[in-house]
Amino acid sequence: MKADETRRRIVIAADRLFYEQGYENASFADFAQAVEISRGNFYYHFKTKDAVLAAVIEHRLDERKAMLRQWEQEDDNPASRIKSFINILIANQTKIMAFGCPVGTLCTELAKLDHALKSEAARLFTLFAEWLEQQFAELGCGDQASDLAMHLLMRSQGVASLANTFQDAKFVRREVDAMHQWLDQQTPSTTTKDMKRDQY
Amino acid sequence: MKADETRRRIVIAADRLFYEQGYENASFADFAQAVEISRGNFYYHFKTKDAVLAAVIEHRLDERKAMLRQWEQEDDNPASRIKSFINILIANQTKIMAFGCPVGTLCTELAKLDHALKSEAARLFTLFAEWLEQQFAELGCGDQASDLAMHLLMRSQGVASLANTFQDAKFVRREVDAMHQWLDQQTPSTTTKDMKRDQY
DNA sequence: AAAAAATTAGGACGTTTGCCCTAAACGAGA
DNA sequence: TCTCGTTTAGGGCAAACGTCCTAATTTTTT
Repeated sequence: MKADETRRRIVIAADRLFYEQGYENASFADFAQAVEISRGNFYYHFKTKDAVLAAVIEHRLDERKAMLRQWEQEDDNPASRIKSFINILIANQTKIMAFGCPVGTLCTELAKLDHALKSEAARLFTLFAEWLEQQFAELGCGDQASDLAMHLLMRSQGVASLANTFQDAKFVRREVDAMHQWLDQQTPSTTTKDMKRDQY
Repeated sequence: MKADETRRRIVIAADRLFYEQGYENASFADFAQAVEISRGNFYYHFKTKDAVLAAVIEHRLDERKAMLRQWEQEDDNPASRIKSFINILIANQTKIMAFGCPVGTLCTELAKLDHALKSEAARLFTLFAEWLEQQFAELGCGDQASDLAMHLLMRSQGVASLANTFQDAKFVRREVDAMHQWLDQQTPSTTTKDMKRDQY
């Protein structure tokens, strides 16, 4: 088999295993077994575990960027685009209830390990934050766009965390609905001076 | 030294190490070194790592219960009590930015490991959820009390998670303020039928 | 078909892990 | 002072970890 293809399969398998088992708890042996290659062969493609992690983060970044681009093409309304983001919580509900948010859990674990690549992983968050900020800006939220983006990111993280702990689908549904409602209130047309206090 | 005292010191050290390094990454050797006892002596007090974890969870539960009880004594106004909860994010800001939420990160890690004690750890969340629910009930939120409690818990988790990743004190400040504002809107007197849509 | 390059298999390295044992040191009561 | 239960020290276990090497095999090039 071509090296590129094997490498690609390793990255995909490692991506899944890092997500399901965590970085620390996923081992070379796990990767090799998942791709059905020998450990020695594995070493041919990746010299160190950190190199695997770097490749996985890169892969996740590419996937997310592609997803954001697709949302931009599917919908030219920034509010609808943001709703696509919110709905990830529903689309990936099963996995999130089982393993949490792939981005958040990775960043948290790397922070505890004080891992060299923790800032690389944080780029996954930054990617969403900046994209959301742009959508809010296009929505006309002006200098609040950045804060609103972080607020939404915060809520999706919180929901993912509690969904994971409590395995409560109704809770997820409720909070997703609330996020949609909240978003509807952020359109400048309805954000009168009096209602500003209700922005969160 | 008395066994009780040594055991207590082990639990406190393990509590800190589990928090700062994560469950998987904290080893017997780390505990023993932190308490300055030999590994053999350590084994005298705790046979398995799981036993240490169980003791740490129990210890954390006791601490949190004591904290909640103190808030109840300090303040007989349920809204003020809830504000005490929100302000943990400020009080523990430094640690949270470095290591995340002690409860949330533990639950997330144990979920990924599919650890036998993950439901025990979840009791830490349940403790806060039920306490918050009671405060909201006393506030007169009726059948919404439970949802509001989960919503607040969700937000504190989300803030802790992003605070950990982005190390942004201003973000924390902003979201804590928003949570206080949100809380003020949950008093039934201001929750007219028209404003119900703004509840989150 | 032969030679060269790319890919694979399998084992072995030194370390660290959680766990366990034995024997020595300690401390309180007889 | 002697005894006996409690606490400690230190070593050692098998397994798993990340890493590395060499030799065999497959694929590509000539």
